[in-house]
Amino acid sequence: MKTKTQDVSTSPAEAGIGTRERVVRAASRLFQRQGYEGTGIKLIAQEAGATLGSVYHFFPGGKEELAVAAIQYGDREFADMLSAGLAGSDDPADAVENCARVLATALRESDWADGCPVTATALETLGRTPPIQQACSEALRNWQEVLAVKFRDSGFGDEDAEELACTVLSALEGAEVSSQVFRSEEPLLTTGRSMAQLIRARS
Amino acid sequence: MKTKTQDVSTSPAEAGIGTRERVVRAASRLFQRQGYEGTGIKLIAQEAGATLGSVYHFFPGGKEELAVAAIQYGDREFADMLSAGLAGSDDPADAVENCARVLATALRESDWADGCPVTATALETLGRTPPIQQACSEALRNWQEVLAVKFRDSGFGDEDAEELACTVLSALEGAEVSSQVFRSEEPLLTTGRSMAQLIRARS
DNA sequence: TCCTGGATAGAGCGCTCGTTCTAGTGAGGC
DNA sequence: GCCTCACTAGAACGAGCGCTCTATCCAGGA
Repeated sequence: MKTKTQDVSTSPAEAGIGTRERVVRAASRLFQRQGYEGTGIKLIAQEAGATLGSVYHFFPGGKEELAVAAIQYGDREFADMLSAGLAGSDDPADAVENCARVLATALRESDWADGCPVTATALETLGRTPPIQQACSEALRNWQEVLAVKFRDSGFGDEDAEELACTVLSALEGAEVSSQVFRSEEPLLTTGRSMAQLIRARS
Repeated sequence: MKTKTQDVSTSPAEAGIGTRERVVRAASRLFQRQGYEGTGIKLIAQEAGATLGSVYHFFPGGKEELAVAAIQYGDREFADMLSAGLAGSDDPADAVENCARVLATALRESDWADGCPVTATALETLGRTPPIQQACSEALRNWQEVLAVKFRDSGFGDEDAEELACTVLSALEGAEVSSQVFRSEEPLLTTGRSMAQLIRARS
């Protein structure tokens, strides 16, 4: 018999965390790495150290409801990563370049597996699963706002800040995909440097 | 009985095209729109006006071999789109901005469905299906080279041209995803303008 | 002590997946 | 006329999918 109310077979870092939270985290990472369609619910349950019954207990809406929760979790996680990277410097150009470095390092350390937590799922479900698409949309909007705040705080006007945030987010997202495909930090680092130059050119 | 050697049920534009080519085109479009895992071979055959037997006749390696061919087809298709956009102007900054406009228009006209033909498949199969990942890698490299040639021809040094090409491709790829998720041309257009400014700042 | 209800557990359902297999068709060489 | 072989056609298979269902467990209230 297994231990009751808690499974020890999960990673040590996640001991003591509630089942629902473990399921969401496992789902987020798996969707990030192998997409929505490519990830089975049984695998998610297994990775979370939970059973199928528990998953459907917490997410009666099934895979779709679980995906929305996973995207929202990835949203917060990635926003924290951006904030941490941006906090590295007061100068917005340096901050963005540092941000790219942070993303590149995290990507390499995960053996190029953990890129943006929503891109894969977003592209697979575009126009076919409205709740998921909306969660992805809110995530992108959220990250863009994190960047825009930094630019406004650095003295940029509202419009400039918004445009820069849109450009920088797109560039970082695209560079992350390139880095994953090429298995190299170079696209992210190069893009980070270019974005820093663009920001200085607008100051 | 169906007509022999050719099926009329396909789109008129594809009448007279060989079965293999029709299958590759259908696969490319479906992978682009709903990803690798989310697309079944039976659906591909149906969309191509072919039968399962024909698909496995031309692609004995199954779904994986078909995906490689589809990625390579998308590679050429997207490279042509980039070239056409870049040909709009001799000035590299204007050319890139025009490129973004072309991509935005095509995206809107497909109701935000037809984005980059490899991103979705690339992210789903990363590190798990080497042949597909390599095809994706070659596609990105190819597109970057299309941009680099334009920049070199415009007077940029080899290193500058390569860095700019890397940045612009990443930015356009990321902006295309944003435009699809937001269902708006704005991310692509804004990113195009920013890239033009970056290129001018480097001239 | 018994009851209640949130949480756990996993067998089993219908279905679709990728793939295999055999049968059949017809244009072109002899 | 007939043989050959590239190609078409689709039934069938095992595996795995998302999901449902019933049974069980156990902490806390009465």
